[in-house]
Amino acid sequence: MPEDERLPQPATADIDLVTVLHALGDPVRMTLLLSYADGAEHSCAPRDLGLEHLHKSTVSHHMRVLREAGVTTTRVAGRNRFVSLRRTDLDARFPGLLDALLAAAPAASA
Amino acid sequence: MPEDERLPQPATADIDLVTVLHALGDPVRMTLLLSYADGAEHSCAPRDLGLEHLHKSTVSHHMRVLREAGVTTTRVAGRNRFVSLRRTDLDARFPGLLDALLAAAPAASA
DNA sequence: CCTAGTGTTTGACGAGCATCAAACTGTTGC
DNA sequence: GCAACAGTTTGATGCTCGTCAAACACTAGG
Repeated sequence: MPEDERLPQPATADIDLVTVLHALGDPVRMTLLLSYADGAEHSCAPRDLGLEHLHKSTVSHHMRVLREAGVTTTRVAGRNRFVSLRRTDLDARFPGLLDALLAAAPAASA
Repeated sequence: MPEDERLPQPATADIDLVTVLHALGDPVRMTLLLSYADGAEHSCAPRDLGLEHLHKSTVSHHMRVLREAGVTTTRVAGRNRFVSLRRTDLDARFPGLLDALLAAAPAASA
């Protein structure tokens, strides 16, 4: 058991701003971003993400969009996948953007 | 000649983050944002915006999306419309977001 | 007036997207 | 092995979006 695999994701230098904004320009994926903002790893279960109303395949689709945009990373461990924010990579590529988004998002829904 | 009219736009408090990100999650509208980043007013002519390849009705559509999202404001003066960034409003609603976006966008296309 | 200029609106079309359901892959544990 | 589990993939459906073209509205200048 060397180390867990990761699902394919763009290199930090290849993260595209418009693609990231497009990925976050959806209420479900913004909800996911806020869930991931704690820096921890999260499973893909809709009930763990406040998305009980969505089918698991729909959630899987949204997580794929976030991962392919470079927003999240997915670690494969057995039959579970653990998703987390690529905070370091995003901060390096777009300094201040993630902080501004995370500060703005709760205010927007309040 | 009292004062020029403005096209309808959301109040500052009604600007929605996801709507803004959705508006900016398109390459054409990101180009427009960068044009507007100088703080000046711009006409709607595609050739003034580096969008010669697009039909004027398409540009008009994109500018409507930006205005309805709360990103820009449009002043009507005679047969011209002058579009500019709502920088003060955006900074008040989402502090740091616009600065981060404008800093990130050129780096992304470089 | 009449014409030219600036920009919007409408209609149409193709592409993409969000969603669900069902089938499928791989894993854990009995 | 086998059944339960976690998540993905595929197919289908309806909706949204980006684009163009043509028609329209309004203004400015002769």
